Amino acid sequence: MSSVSSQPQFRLTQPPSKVLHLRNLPWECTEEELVELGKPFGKVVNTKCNVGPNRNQAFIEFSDLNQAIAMISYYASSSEPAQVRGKTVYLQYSNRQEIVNNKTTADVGGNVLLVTIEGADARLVSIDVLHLVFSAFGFVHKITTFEKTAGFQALVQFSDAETASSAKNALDGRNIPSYLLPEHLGPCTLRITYSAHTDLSVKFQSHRSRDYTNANLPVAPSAIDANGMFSVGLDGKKLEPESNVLLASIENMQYAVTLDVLHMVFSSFGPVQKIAMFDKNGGLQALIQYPDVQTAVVAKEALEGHCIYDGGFCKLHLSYSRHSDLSIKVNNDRSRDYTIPNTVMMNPQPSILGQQPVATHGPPAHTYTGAHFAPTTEHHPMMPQPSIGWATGGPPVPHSMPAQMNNNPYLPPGTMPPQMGHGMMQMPSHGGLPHAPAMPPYRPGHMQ
DNA sequence: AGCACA
Repeated sequence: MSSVSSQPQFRLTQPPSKVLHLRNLPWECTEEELVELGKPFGKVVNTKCNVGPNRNQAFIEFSDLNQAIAMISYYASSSEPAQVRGKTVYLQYSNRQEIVNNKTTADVGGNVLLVTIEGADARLVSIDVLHLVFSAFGFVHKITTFEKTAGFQALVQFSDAETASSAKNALDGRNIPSYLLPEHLGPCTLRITYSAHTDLSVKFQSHRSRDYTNANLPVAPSAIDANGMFSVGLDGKKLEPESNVLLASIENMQYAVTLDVLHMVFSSFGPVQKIAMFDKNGGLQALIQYPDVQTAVVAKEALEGHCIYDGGFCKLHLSYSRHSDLSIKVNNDRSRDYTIPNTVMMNPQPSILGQQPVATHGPPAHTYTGAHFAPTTEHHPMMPQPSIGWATGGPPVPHSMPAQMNNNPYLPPGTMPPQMGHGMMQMPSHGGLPHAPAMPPYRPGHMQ
């Protein structure tokens, strides 16, 4: 390849073009200012600002070549230089004949975001965590994930461009909160652009793609095991069948973990229907029942391996129980059925299951829509939702857990939905945390 | 103060 010498970048006389190149523009010069500058000479049909390494160059395109010539000619002989905000700008014919791509997909947003997850462990970020993160901004319709040379990417579909835009603005360049990730994962940074898609095609619910608008969508054959359960993880490894009931075992239990503590912790992700605590192998275990599998999945994703209290105390290990409906015979300090109205603490309920009232006031066994984590979560009267953050042992606070995803970790304090403004939760009516360390007031989560 | 975007 011989060097190209016939196209010097700068020459004294350039062939006229209806596109003018402007330089030495003030910081963040707007399109409007460019239009104002060119308007006296003709019709400005296109502009492009913030061009060049210093973002202080721009182009304006006239509808007609003569208009561009008029502008150049005027300032060539004018005693007053062209100015924007009092700053002299230099103009000349551009070496191109038209402005291209002034409005690209990077500028005009749609309702679908292209998300690149960066980081050594990016591929280990589950679609459920992504769903959790993006649901903080509105109902997520669909998510697809895929591997490209750019790395691990996802398309996230919202209802509208406004919601997508708010998510992009809040999340672009941020890390996924570490408390949403398995403990051993390194930081995972989100890079977000707009996708040209408007409606993703999701054929199956799988570990790679989800359609949250269609509960009846078949589960991908590859993700179904012999029991018909959803059982394949992101990397294809077998998982235990998902269940609406979680089995929690608590390691390093330096503090008493009460029923109320568990209820508060697990209520952050959706209504807790029942809890049963018992001792096993010298440690404490608990079964926590949600109305649906999806809520349990989200809770497990978020809580697995995390400690209820700072300092490594009361570390939670979660697995899916084989149960789907716990039989709570007695409501006491070890077990409770929260779906029974008018439960009085410590008052044993009749042990005859058939006498338990139908939970017409209890949480509906709704299908998972993601709405639990949308900013406008409905609070069920029977299920007071804690609004404090994760309990910590007091300052210093290395990290906090989400009480619920309404506590949008990406929003600065003061922008929380009004119901999030209270520092402390409304405790369930049946008591506080007699044996637990003091609960600090809610702190909005933070990104590292 | 000196030419974008894919």
